[in-house]
Amino acid sequence: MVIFLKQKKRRITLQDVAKHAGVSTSTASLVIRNHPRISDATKQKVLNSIEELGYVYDRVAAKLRSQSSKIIGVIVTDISNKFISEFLIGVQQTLEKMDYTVLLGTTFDSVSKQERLISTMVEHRVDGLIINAASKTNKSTISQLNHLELPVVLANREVEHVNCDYVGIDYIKGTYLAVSHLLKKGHTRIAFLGGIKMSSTWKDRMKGFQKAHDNAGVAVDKSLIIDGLPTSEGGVQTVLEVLKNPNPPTAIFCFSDLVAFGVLQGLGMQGIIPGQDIDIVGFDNIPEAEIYHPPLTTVSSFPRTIGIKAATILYNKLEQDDSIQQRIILNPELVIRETST
Amino acid sequence: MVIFLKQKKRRITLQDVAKHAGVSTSTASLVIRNHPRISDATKQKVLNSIEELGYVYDRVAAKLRSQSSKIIGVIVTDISNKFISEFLIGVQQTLEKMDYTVLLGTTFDSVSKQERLISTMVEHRVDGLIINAASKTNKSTISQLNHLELPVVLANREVEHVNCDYVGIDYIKGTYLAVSHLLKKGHTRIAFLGGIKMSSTWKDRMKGFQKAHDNAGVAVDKSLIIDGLPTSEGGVQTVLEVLKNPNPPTAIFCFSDLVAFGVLQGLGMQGIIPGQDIDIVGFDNIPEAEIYHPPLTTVSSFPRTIGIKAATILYNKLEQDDSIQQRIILNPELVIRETST
DNA sequence: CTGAAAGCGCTTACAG
DNA sequence: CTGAAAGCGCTTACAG
Repeated sequence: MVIFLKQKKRRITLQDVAKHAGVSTSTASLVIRNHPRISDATKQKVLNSIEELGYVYDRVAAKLRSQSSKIIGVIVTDISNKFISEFLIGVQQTLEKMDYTVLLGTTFDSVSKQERLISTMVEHRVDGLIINAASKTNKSTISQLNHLELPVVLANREVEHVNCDYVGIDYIKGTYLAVSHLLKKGHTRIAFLGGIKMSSTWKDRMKGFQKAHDNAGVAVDKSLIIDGLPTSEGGVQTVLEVLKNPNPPTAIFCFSDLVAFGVLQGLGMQGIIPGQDIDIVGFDNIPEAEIYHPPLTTVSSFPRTIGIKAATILYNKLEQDDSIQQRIILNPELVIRETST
Repeated sequence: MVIFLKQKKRRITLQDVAKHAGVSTSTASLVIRNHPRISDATKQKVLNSIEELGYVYDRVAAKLRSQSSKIIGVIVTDISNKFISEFLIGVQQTLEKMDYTVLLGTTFDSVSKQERLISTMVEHRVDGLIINAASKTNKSTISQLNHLELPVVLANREVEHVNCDYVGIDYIKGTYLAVSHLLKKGHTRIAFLGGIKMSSTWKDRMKGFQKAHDNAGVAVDKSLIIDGLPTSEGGVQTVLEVLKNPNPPTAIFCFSDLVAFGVLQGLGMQGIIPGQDIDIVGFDNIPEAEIYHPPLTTVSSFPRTIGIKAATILYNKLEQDDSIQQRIILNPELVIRETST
């Protein structure tokens, strides 16, 4: 009697399949990977055996041998932020088509968490990384990856003085568009609320803010610039603070739509009506901006497209040895709605 | 002269570390995994060598040998949905603490995409799966995983007639609370808008909807029940349709907050003022519900807690062989705001 | 507490 | 177009 009881099920391997189909293991391996060199008859035999034995391909063994994991690490600051989740959808949809899977990490803007996530992902032998870097990311974090010769694409936030592909939008231009729109409407006291001063995304917006003012011959009042969390809480806090100014602003440029929602809430608490008493512009054009009441004037930043581009660049680096470094900067668009008509 | 040029860098292995430290490979392996059996002196020697050689642990090799990947597959319907992204944060934070990493897949509610994602994840030898199943998920999808003896936890949506751990909230009770609140206010014509009829989440809400009516002795008018996409677009569509009813509703229960935002938008288009002309209740209590204008009455569904619980159950199944099947149903809470005061 | 050896399940040259 | 054999870098019994 053969003893089956309690015997741990042995995994069906490619060898079993090959034996069952009456071919060599290497042939079976080629069939699995759809190699053109195999005759249709052989292919069919192997596929039948796979079906019959219930064989499950083992990518772990494959990646140990072939040194390619078909996994891409994606590190973001916060998935509950709509801009980021839209970006992630773009990344995922693109990679999926190319048979890559996403290993996800969230840093909540913590540099130490980011370091830990990156090393875990390297240990898992990801084929490449797409990083939406934390605000205070050190350039050494990225240069270490370059040293390991691991392809990396930065997205949304640039890390200064670093040698790396990058996809993002032109925050300077976007802010310039938004602030110029307010200046054209006759505003001369425009606040800039929310966002973290250390981040490249804040600095870029500041440049656009300044440039629009310079162009219009209007001086920037530094007391109207208050940084804070890039969330709706940050919006509430900063707007309440700026309203205490003896000479308060007549318009507000917000770091993001999320911040703008907080700003609108803060204004509501003070009985100030946006679009009437004060003009508000956001940044990102997340779907909620349109259905918010009142609908928010904002700058479109196409996060999904950024995700698609980032994934495509990485893919080209992996499969086509496309080593030319790229910097793709998408053009933003101003969308005028009721908060600043 | 030694030829270094163009020579592909050989990977530093644990053997190199062991040789460098003057110990055996097995000892080095134990040091890496923090085995208590190793003396402090030996440990220090090995750690120094790791540092010096710049050794990177290879989890791929480790998992081929040890049959444990330290990767959990997480499959969700849509990360850009706030409920889902909050859920994911809960899952991620919990797993990360336990040294597991998340392989992410998004189905967009497509069953075939879900099937493909699951098999890719199985090929990557995930240690377990957390699945926020697509609406029309077939029970065979889950039973196949049970057959592979892969631990699975379902979250948010139950798959009928299936043998599996589950974490979700009590949608029946949540809807009962919301609809009873409207009935107590004297409404007798309450619409139920949005959500897909096939899904367990819709069916449960329907049960709660019916039960609240039965309790109040009010008949349900089927012409006020219109299903649709669980998005704000779905909300706009279904509210415009229900308003065409010769005898329109005086209150609306929405499948989710997202649907409610669409409903509010649709009402705005018709000049109907929520909280005044008509009462609205949502479901989920996403952060935007509070800062929306007007703030939305809704049911709190604690997605982050669901994520934490799901990850914890899975962890216990993996590490403690905790094979008792669990069904955790969280209690929802009604949050009354301006759309129904 | 440590060492020598086998093996996880593939892919990859190489030879035919 | 196919086969036999080595090897990816770990962990795991087993022996000491």
